Amino acid sequence: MNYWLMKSEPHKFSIDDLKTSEEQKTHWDGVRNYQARNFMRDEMAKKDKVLFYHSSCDIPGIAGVAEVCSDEPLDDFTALDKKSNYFDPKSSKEKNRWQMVQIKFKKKFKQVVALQTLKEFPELSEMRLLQKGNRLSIIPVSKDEFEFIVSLSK
DNA sequence: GCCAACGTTGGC
DNA sequence: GCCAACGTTGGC
Repeated sequence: MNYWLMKSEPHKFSIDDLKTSEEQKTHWDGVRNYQARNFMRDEMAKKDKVLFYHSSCDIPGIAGVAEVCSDEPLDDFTALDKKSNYFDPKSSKEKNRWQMVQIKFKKKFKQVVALQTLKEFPELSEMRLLQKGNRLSIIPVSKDEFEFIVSLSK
């Protein structure tokens, strides 16, 4: 079992949007970074836990928990859609460069655990999220970090 | 809106 | 394979 953090801009797709989605599930489409894609394609597995992170908003931080619910990596169909912002001319139906997973809502924190709060705890000082220059939209998290952050939300 | 820290592209 | 130019991310 692995643990992850996935970033989303809440004005585009928030934890509430996930909660109210059909079956409380969503495809994580639109990732166009190879490292992030490799995590989804090669390392994420069903039942992995996900911290749902809100970025580029008033209070950036962790808004809740989700879980990987797809059995296999899925081709990202938005790469083939000419009308999509995520269209990739180098991808085709036969050979799509981009894969994604599906995630399912687990819970919404009563209060967002703010980025600012995360920075206060020495327990989390090694978190990749908090390292300088980090821009990845999908980031591995350790079990200890995951559980510590969930405990902060209570 | 600024800007640091990347990642990507493409000419050479 | 190098690297300059450009685009993007995301906190502030």
